Amino acid sequence: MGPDDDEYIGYVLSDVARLMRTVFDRRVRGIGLTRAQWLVLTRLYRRPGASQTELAVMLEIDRASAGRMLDRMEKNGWVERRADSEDRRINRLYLTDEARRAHKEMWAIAEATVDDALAPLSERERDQFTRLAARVKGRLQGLAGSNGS
Amino acid sequence: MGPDDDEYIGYVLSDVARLMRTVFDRRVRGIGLTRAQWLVLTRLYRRPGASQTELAVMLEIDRASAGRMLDRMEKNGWVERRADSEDRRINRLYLTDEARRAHKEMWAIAEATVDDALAPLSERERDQFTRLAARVKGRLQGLAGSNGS
DNA sequence: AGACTATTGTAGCCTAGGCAACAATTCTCG
DNA sequence: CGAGAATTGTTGCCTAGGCTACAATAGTCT
Repeated sequence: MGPDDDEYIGYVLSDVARLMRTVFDRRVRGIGLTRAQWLVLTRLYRRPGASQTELAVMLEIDRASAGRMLDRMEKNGWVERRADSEDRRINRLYLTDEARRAHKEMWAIAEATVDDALAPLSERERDQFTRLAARVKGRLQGLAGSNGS
Repeated sequence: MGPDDDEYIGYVLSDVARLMRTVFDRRVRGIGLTRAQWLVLTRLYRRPGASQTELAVMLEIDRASAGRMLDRMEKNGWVERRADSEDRRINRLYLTDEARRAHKEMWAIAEATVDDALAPLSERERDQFTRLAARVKGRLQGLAGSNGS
């Protein structure tokens, strides 16, 4: 068993993530938000007034990527950039009312999608799966943190 | 427990996939191939002479995306497009010698990366994890197949 | 104060993927 | 045979992410 095998765990995991994304994206098409943008909402919903850098850290993406995402979302009326009163470098981020409404809708769809995906597992297997995945994630964070050069 | 929770399985799974990708990408930087391009190699290695559409199906990506990927890889000397002798619409794809060499190298790195990621799990847990993930994948393929409109 | 240093957001250039439309070609079936 | 349907690969336009370099601003330390 190696990367040449279709059942290789490395493939399966990335397939699971990709398929989850695909299914979710298809279900929310029509709301006007993409999945990536919805992730922005989930963060700003909990932490209104965050800066762009803070948002990028929360999403674990590049500052530049986050900035461009915000360009799109601002243009489409989901997000507001307000100048910080003390530090002129900083943009404070806030959701529009419409964004807060959409957030709820996407949330429900996300839950339903994950439920559907895990449907073939029993309650107990679901827990197992979640715990195993969390441990793998922890390990990977360690590997990613200590830069792998 | 819902999408608002950081330990939500939906987040964890996409995190695992993303981190695995990040770690792997960092480790192979310098070979001159990206992870996505290496995936192309893995397929053409097993199925030389495939058409672009066949490759796209194997990778489960768009025909257009595959075509552009091949543009880059051809330009960089990893892949050759040869005209099919019977059907003038078709390009048959072949790896260059250099690509076959790089394939081996990336393969080893991929195996090591996955091994590292799964290091915190016991042999038995690894099997469990793999099997559970495969079942979830199967379910998602069902959901993705029957288009979710 | 003034000179470094650090942080913030942006712009440029890159890979990667999706969808829709299109020309070239091939297939099918009347 | 020939007209319409299907397939193949490409192009255009979109989102999304990474890395580097940069100007503006803020912080630090002599």
